[in-house]
Amino acid sequence: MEPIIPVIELNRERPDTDRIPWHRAPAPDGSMFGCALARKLDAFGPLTEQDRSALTGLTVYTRPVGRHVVLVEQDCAADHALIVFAGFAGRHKRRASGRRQILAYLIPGDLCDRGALHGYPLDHAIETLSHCRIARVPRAAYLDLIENHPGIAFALQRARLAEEATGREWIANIGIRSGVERAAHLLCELLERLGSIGQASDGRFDLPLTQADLAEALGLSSVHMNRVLQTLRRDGMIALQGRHLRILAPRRLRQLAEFEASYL
Amino acid sequence: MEPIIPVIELNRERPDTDRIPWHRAPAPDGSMFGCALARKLDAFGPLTEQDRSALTGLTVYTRPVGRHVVLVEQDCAADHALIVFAGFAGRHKRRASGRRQILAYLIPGDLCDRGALHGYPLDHAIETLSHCRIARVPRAAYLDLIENHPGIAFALQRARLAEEATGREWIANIGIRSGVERAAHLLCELLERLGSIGQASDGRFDLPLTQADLAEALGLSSVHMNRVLQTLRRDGMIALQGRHLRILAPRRLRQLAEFEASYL
DNA sequence: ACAGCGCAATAACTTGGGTTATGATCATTA
DNA sequence: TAATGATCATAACCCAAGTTATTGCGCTGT
Repeated sequence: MEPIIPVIELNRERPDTDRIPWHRAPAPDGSMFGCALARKLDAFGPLTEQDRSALTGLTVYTRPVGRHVVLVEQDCAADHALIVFAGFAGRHKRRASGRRQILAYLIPGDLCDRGALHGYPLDHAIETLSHCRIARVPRAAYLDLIENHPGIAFALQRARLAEEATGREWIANIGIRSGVERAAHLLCELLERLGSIGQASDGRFDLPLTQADLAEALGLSSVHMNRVLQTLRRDGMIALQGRHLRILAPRRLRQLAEFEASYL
Repeated sequence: MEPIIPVIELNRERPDTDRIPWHRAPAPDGSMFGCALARKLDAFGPLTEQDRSALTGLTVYTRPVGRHVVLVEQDCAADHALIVFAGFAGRHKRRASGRRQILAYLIPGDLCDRGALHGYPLDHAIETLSHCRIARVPRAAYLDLIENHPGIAFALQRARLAEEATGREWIANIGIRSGVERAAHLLCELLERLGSIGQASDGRFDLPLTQADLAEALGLSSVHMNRVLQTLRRDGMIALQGRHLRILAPRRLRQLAEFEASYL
């Protein structure tokens, strides 16, 4: 049994972060983010120069957030949405026992709570997995954007379909793959996604997640996650030290995972 | 290892069904379907009388389809979408080994390939799991419908969010629940979904699936699926004979699965 | 009436992965 | 500098679930 993290404990951090004001641009690492969201959407449907500047304007308000901070609680609705600006966050569900399942990793450029923009409460919680910078998007600004920028609206549509496809891929991953295969598939996916926002190159990227964070996404125990990573290392597929991952044999890794990038 | 079902074998049935013409309404069991789709959408957002008749008009063309027939192949795009009219179908992905994972059950009123309506190819295959009646919806008719019937457009939005939430629930189900718990959760979900289209009452519904079909949705082997069902029977939670399921202790079943219906 | 088939049931055996526990390393903070 | 807490690594043990195989029932087609 993994240690039980009481929800109360986690929520206690919220007031702290709520006291921190939203920064106006330019944020310290703003250039990188403009890049992340714009690059992501651009890959789905080419954006115009106006589209790009509109995206930059969309994310004026950002805020630094520590690790393991609840961004959105389950069943909570809001008049704004959040976009990951920098760092890793994740959707998750928790059982009464305290055990949790990560449903999706949110990386820079990812929209946290689409439902909020349509006025629906969320069926899961969203929490930062590393130190993050989060952008706040008022519903009005979002609606205005998709109204006046068909190119962005189109790209957002595709992004949503890709998100849905990723969810299906995760079901298959947990359902019919072994531990090593699951891990291999996840790493292939992350390489692809991080690559598309310019945060991976040459098979290398920063992975600010603990083995427990990976285990919770793959439906494994953290002990077995460790075993699985040892196997991938031993077989010369990856090199993972500290928070930096190098994929040494991308072809073999994809083969092992039967990874098909087309869903992204 | 489950027996490998070559894809070729399955596809051989397609030409057969393609020779069968699309029937014009009224289809033999049409009243039931109008009921299924309309009831489903009505639960998400109240429909007007005009909305209802528009829905009936939408599904003029239907076709009976046998069991284990591929409705949509992976990577295939089309100018029309399919809606399940009667029976059970399912989305699935298959590995090279032949093992497959069912990603979602499609019951009457469910849209098979939303992507097709937006012009995107599918990342998985769709196959009937029982004898079905399928409705064909041309893209133009669909677009026209959501254009002129805001109530339906709204309900379809919500239906899509519910589908996404169901996908997330399945990830959690496979990831952090034991075999019995997974089965319990799935049965609770089916009771809820079938109930909302008037095909379950008093904890009873027809379940035209084999134990292997259930196993493939839950990431279990068919042998273990059998064990799990025996356990649920022995504990007096369910009675499953032939293709008819009775949930004898709904409260205990929900408790066991930690089932929360709010995501639907 | 019989053969053939799909499906459920169940036994026997194996294994992947969970659980618990213990050190080692490293960063933080007192 | 020492104490504390995370994280990674590994060993030992165990069980839930996979695998393989056999039986029996109830269809369906001939």
